[in-house]
Amino acid sequence: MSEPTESSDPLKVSRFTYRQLQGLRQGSTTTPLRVVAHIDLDAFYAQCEMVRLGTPRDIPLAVRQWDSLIAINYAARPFGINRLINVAEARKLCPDLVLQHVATFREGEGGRWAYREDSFRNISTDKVSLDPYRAQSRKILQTMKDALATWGANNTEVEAQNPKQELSAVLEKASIDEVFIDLSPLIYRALLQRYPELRIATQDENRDAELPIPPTTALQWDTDCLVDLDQHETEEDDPGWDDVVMLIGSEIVRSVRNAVWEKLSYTCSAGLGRNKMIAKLGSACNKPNLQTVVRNRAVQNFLNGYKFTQIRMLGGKLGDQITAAFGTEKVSELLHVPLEQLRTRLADHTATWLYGIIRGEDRSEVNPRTQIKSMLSAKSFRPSINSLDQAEKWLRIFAADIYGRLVEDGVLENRRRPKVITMHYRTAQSRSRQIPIPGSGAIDENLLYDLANTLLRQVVADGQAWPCSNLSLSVSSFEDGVSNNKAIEGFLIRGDQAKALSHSSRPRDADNSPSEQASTEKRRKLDGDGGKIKSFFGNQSHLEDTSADEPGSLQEPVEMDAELDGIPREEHDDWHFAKDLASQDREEAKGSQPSLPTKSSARGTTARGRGGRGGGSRGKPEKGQMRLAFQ
DNA sequence: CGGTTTTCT
DNA sequence: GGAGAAAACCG
Repeated sequence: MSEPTESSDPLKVSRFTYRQLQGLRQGSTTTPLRVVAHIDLDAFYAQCEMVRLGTPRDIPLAVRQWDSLIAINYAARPFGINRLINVAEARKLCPDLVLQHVATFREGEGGRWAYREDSFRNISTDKVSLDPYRAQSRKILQTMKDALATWGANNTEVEAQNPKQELSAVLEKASIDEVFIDLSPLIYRALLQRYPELRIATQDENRDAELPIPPTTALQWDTDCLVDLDQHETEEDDPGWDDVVMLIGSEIVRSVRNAVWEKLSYTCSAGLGRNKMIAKLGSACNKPNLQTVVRNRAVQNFLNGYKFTQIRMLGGKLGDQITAAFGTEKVSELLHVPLEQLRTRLADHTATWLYGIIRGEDRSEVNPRTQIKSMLSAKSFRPSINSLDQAEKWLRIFAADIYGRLVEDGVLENRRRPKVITMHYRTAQSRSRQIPIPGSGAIDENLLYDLANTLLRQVVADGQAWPCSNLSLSVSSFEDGVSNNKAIEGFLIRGDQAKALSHSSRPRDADNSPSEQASTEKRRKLDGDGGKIKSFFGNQSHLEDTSADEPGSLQEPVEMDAELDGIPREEHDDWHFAKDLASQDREEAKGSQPSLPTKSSARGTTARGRGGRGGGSRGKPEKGQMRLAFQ
């Protein structure tokens, strides 16, 4: 491989092996051919409002929360508008700025949020609702999933050869407007399709043999932004397979972004690289509406341009500590510090992690997680509130808010339910209290309110209660449920068969508002709203319907004596059983190690005593939540 | 279980 | 800088 021969020389081999190629199938976190993408919606809340209002892209717009700005679109940025300034200053800088206040809940109106003309004058009675953005986020996520599922679907030849492989991309929702995607399996499939020479010799004996070299001398990077190569690397060198996989990844990401634009009118930016850290940094490089590719040969050059404090996890205390210890914030300078020296000033795994991370190494996996792990509803009081009475009013709103979100999440259908409810309470100092949510019976607004009230009493009883400057309620420790017998069967069937089933027994998505099922709303034309406003106001309410089980919401019934009010006992047990099986299923697949900079990562799995009966779910060493067969 | 840190809009 | 939110970590 050291000869200066022509690229098509059949004697020349790649520096990559079949083993590394195979790594793509299972989502190995160490193969140099891995490709991870990070996709980030541009100024997300601002775009949501632009879409909702039909505001053209070149009109400056900002999203307002009381007197502050929480999102600024790209048209407004040249005016010098940023998050730090207030509304008056923003108007001064840009008189034509469209200022849209976030939707709010209002005291006495239960769980119904609305966009109101006067919300910014009602900070004392209103509470911010981010529901509209969550709803958009769900739609975008679904669109991305669909795009990934259909990418290259016209050719199933390779799948036929590998009936056991799923070969689909893993998508992790990282926040309301960001996803990570491990494109490796999809790219593996494409590679075998496009380069039949890679198919041969996959017998186990040959795993460490080198691959043939790619049959190309130049790659067409389309509209991608390429990060410059490292010193001593040159564009004249023929591309390696690690370049080819990036190109394919880039093609996939472009099609995903295009789907989001065509179907929903949102632009996003993306980064592609060999791991999550690189991808994440990359996506922020060229905004808005562009994608950045960091090839392996460009990684060090790329990182050298950064302060390490901009790398995930190094933005806070840890970053400061490192800066202080080594007298620099620059990646390029920290690079000269040998590992042993890092060890003298930092905890052991922190040092190891840091050493790798500034060299572009990150083996954290993309978790197949698209669902939220906790829900919180909060309010800061200025001025502070001073009575139990006032606090209870907010609890009503919090309970309604969270209940509405639980409904979206599928509590009614028993798909998921939280096990714990927590209250945070701030006076001079802050306190919190949590209690279990009873595992039997339906969760409704009143139950949440009653539990919250119990917590409030506790918290008020055990310290200086007033004045209170901040109050919040959250639910967490979600447990997966199953909505019907079909789904449980789905659990019991393993491997290949489960896959076949998984597509057919898809239980309605609560992702979309019931109103817009076959949303064939394409062709947004910069102005004029093509029914977007309607679709935006999808759900809401679940307000004073504490009595009814709104039968209408269960269209496409889940064939089983619908139990809207709790799971019958025996069934509940079945459900735990199915859960454990699913757990086992997942374990066999992976040998994962997140490798994060922790002080002492003695991963809990603390088999909590928990005297009660409900907590029976025996040791489940799951980190990212498990995926239901139908999800 | 309760507090803290980090990240994001 | 503040408000609201979510996740992960720590002891």
